[in-house]
Amino acid sequence: MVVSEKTSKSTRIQRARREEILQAALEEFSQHGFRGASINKIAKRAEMSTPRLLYHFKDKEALYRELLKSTLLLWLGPLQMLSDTDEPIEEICAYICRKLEMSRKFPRQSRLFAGEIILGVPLGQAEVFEPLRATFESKIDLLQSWMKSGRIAPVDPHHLIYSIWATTQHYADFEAQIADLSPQKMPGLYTQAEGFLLPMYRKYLAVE
Amino acid sequence: MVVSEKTSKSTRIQRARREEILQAALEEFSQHGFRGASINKIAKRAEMSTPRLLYHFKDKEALYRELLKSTLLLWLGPLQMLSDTDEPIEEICAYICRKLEMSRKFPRQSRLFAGEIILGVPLGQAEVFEPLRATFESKIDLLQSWMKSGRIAPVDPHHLIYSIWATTQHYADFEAQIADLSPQKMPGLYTQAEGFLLPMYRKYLAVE
DNA sequence: AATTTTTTTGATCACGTGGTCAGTTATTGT
DNA sequence: ACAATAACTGACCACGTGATCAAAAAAATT
Repeated sequence: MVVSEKTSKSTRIQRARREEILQAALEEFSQHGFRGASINKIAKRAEMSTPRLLYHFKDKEALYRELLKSTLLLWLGPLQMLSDTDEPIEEICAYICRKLEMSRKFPRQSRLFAGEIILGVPLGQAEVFEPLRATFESKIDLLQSWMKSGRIAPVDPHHLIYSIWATTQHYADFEAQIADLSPQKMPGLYTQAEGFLLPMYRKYLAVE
Repeated sequence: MVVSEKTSKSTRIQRARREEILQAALEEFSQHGFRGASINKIAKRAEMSTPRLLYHFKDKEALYRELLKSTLLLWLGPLQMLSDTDEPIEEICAYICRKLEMSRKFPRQSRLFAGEIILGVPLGQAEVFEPLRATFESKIDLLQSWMKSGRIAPVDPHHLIYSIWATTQHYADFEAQIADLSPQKMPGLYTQAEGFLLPMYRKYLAVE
């Protein structure tokens, strides 16, 4: 089984340049989407010529794919940390906090991810998203076990996760709208969001 | 005050062609975003030549702008219907249902709107969104009056609306992801979503 | 029926796009 | 020091983009 072909062969120069490129690519792709972004502008942002960029990534899609892969891993982190405990409600609240933290710290990654799902670039039926599916299903099981043992209220676990994703990512993805409508400036907003969301889920999931 | 310049002059041919074009444009823009969409493909989809399309809309941005304008109106409808009543919780639940219905019936419009906010096409500091702001603020006031009179629990009204937007739109905007992760097929999903969301908000907003 | 106005066409434009390639320079291992 | 390989450059290409325009066709008005 070939795991990653020739990772060992990657030079430090390769690693350095690829990092610079990915940085610039994140900026462009998250602002304009896959089709709207141009490798020329990405190259310019990374302070190099287009052929030089294409020396390190064989084409636009390969670049996007890799960026998306690492973004998915980042995105998935908080969910993977969700594990069995004797205080499941607090565990879920901690997950919500991690997701909010994610939106606050990495809004561009969040938007890249959102853009990909909304616009749906055809990536050969995206095996990129496979890890998500596996993790998701295992956490669904975990939630169901908590419900069966009566430690959290019995609600649909799928929609529970969807709603957490929706409410937390919303602050990064729709930042433009929220910034326009909120009296509060952006940083303090996340504290407010926490103050709103945690009690909501606590009440909903409380056993009694 | 010039309301709409020369609406009276619009021929039935103009109205018909513009409608065909807007239909095709919705498809393309919602799938590829503003920059990713091409007027050539929109024209092809509407079964006409590009110059013919450009005869009815002076340029790409004008077409997008108009599409976005009508979409915003559609999007805003459910919120505008929210009005004072002696059963505020049920009024809010009805609003949630309307938003879910919106996602189910007009997913492309929802995605167009989401894409616009996430990617943020520079539309001359978008006066397009002005009506949203006004409606939003008046509904915030309404919610606050309900809270002050103790008819719903005192929670942050801004975040309450954000969370409703987030959870309801999520089903349209992230349809690809949800369809991939859900055992249930799409139509039934909205019934489930309602079954999950309404109790959550009912519990959270209950006065006692 | 004649004329004016609206609508449509086909040819064409400059430009930015993603991408290639032969050749040059820098880096590396021996 | 030298050969081999990695890293980069500049010129270039075919193509799709948004958009224009003169002229033709169709419709509406008289």
